[in-house]
Amino acid sequence: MNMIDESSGRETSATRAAYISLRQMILMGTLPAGQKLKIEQLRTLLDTGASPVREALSLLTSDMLVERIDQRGFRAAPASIANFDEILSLRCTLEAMALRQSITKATPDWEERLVLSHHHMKRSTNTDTFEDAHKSFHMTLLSNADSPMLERYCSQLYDLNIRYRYLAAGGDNYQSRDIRAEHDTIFEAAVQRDVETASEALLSHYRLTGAYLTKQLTDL
Amino acid sequence: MNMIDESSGRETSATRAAYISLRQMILMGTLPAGQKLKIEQLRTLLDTGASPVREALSLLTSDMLVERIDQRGFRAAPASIANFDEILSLRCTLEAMALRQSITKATPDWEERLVLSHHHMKRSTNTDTFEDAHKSFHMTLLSNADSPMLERYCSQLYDLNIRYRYLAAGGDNYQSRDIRAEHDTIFEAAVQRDVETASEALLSHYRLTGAYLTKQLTDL
DNA sequence: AAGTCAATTAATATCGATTTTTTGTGCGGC
DNA sequence: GCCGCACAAAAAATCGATATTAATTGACTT
Repeated sequence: MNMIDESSGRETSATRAAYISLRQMILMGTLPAGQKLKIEQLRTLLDTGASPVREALSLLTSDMLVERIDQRGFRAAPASIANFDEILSLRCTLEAMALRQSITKATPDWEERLVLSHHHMKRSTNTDTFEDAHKSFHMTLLSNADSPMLERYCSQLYDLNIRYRYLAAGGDNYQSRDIRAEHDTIFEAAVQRDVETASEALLSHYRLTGAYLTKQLTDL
Repeated sequence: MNMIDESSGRETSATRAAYISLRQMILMGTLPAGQKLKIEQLRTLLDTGASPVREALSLLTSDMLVERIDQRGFRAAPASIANFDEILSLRCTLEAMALRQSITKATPDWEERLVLSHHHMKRSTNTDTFEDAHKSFHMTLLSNADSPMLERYCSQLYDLNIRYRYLAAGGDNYQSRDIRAEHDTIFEAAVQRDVETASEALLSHYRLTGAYLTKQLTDL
């Protein structure tokens, strides 16, 4: 979402805290897709007031993680194969677009940030750290497109996709292929400023993961 | 936004009313881009409570019409040429994608809806009616893509674009070219299920309008 | 004259209570 | 036995008041 926050980790508002918790719970499936989200229930769960909860839910609407039904409260966004396919397809076009722009405008600074985030991702051992580093790497790839809205969409779609990973197998779907090699290919091509190779590799990366997840989700 | 509302015109919630008013005011520039949006000020302006205002603003965040600054309230989303270019560019890729899918899946039903909305648009005389019919026509073009998220993005971007039209010249920028002919071309190609021609025409339609608006906005 | 800090003011965020609206239930009527 | 209606319970929306936080002002120091 576009909640601007300059601070590091300091406790800010109750709304923000609620937003972060709820977001995490929806992404990880603690709050199952499609479930009714009752204010009172969440209020006690998060130990906070009704206003912050309400506002956090409104905010989560921006991320398409929550749906609001007028006069009838909120529910966690439903999940479906069709929705997953849609996300995949949108990601492919938008990330391809962003990556292309990013590489076209390549600067030494961006290159350095890319090297760092790639390195950081490779070093990440445990799943949690890796998850963050992975997103960071992918977003860094796109970060030079100089297009805030595009980046926001991509980030949003990335998160929606995570949700399906958790749905498919508790979030740990990385062992299935040689993900590392795929990342390396993308990384190398980006640094070489080879738009075509990089795009190809990125899309293939997503489509492979997509096919794998679709399979998982189908026989479930 | 994704506020589901099956009702026709009945008064629903205070929040919804506030949402609609504020949205209109931001789109038309009554609330200028970048302006601080104080709760109290809006509360009296709309003659409603603080909670509905707050919630409406949160909701407008989804539409990228309002920005929320943690602990510091809300402001109308800033406008800039860069932002406008971004919107235009995103619209082109996303609408091209949607139109392609829409035409590919063409059905008699869709064709009929298209005919109707096109007719309706041609008949619209006054600016206000035309505005609605115009959006309706463009959205109908994309409506057969069977991709809710994609449609949502397009609708969102359409509205953001409207805002710049108002910014440029009070909303009435239609007299400048032969818009009618452009619409006809798109329409005909769509009905003929000619993906390439339709896409070309659509993008050209947007790019021409875009160039025109950019000019207007620049010398301002 | 510029910068800093404290006190004041203004605005936001949050709470608790109240009002509406929706949802669920049981009772006749058909 | 199924539909529609009144009623009760539950939940959402809203209000009014309070607590927090940010912005502003102005005296005081350097």
